[in-house]
Amino acid sequence: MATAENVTGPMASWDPYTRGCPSRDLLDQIGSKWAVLVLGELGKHGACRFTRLRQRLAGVSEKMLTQTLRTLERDGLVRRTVYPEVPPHVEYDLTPLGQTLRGPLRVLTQWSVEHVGEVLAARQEYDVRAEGTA
Amino acid sequence: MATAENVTGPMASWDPYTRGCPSRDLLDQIGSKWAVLVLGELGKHGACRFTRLRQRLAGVSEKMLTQTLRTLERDGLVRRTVYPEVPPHVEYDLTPLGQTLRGPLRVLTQWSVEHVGEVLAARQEYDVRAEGTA
DNA sequence: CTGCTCACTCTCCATCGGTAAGTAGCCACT
DNA sequence: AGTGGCTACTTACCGATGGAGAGTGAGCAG
Repeated sequence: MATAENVTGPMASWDPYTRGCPSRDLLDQIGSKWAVLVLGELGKHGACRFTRLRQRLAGVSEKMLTQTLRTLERDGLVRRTVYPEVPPHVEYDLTPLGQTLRGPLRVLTQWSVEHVGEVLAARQEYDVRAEGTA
Repeated sequence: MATAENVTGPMASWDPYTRGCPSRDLLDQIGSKWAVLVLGELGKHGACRFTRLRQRLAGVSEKMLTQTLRTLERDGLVRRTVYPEVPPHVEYDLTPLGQTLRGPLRVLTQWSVEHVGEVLAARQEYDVRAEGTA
C-alpha cells in the first residue's frame, strides 16, 4: 500500500482544498477535458494507436493528444509501447492504476450525458432572466 | 424526465466523444479545477458566503471564484441568494441538480487522494528514466 | 528521387488564468 | 466633514496555456 510517507515525507494525508497539494494538481489533471476522454476511450476499447485515438476523440489536435498522452504516461496511468517498425507504430493502453480510474470517470461522464438536458434548460432560463435585467 | 428533445431538437443521445457536443463542454466544466472544489465544499458544508468560500478553497483568486460561481449558477447547479443588506450579503448553495453531482465528484476526489502517492512515485520513475535518455 | 505513412514536433496566434487595484453603498469613528 | 472599513464584485494587465496547421525523420514502393 502506497502512503504519503513513501514518496515525499511526513505529510499524513492529502487534501485538494489545500494550496499546492499534489492531490489538487492530480485532480485537475484527471478531470481535464482530453484526459477524461483518452482514459475513457482506452478503458472501453483497449489498446489503441495514436492516429486511431485521434479519430475517436473527434476534434483533438495532434499537439494536445501527444501532450495528454505524455502526462498520463508520466503519471503511470497509460502505458506507451513502441514497435520499432517503419512506418512508426506506437500503442497506448491503460496500466492497472489507470484501470482503477475507469469507474470514477465513467460515472462522471454518464452524469454529464444524463443531465446535459437539464443544464441546457437552466442556461436558457438564466439567459432569458439576464436579458430582462440588462 | 428531461430528454434531449426538450431543449435542442431531435438529437437522440449525447456523446462527449463527438466534436461540439454540449455534453463534452459540460464534462469539461464540471471537471474543471475550481468547479470540483466549489461543488465539493458546498456539498460538504452547505450554504456559504463568498468570502468564506474563498478562504476554504485556499489559493483561488476572487476573479476565478466569481467566474466559477456564475457558470455553476447558470448551469443550474448552484443557487445564489442575495440578502439586500449593507455590507452586501450573498450566499451560495447546491440546487437539487447540483446535489446529484456530489457522489460522482466525491468519488473522483477520493481517487486522487488515495492514489496520489502512486502517481508521484510513477512520475519520479519516469523522470529518472527520461534523464538517462537525455 | 519522389511520394507515402505514422507519430510526432514546432511555430504562431487567440484565449485563459492569476495578480492586483478599483468600485459601490452604507456605517462608525474622529 | 472626512476617513476608513466591510463585502462582493469588476477591470486592466500580463504571462501561461490551448488550438490550427505546417514541418520532420526514417525507410520502403514505384
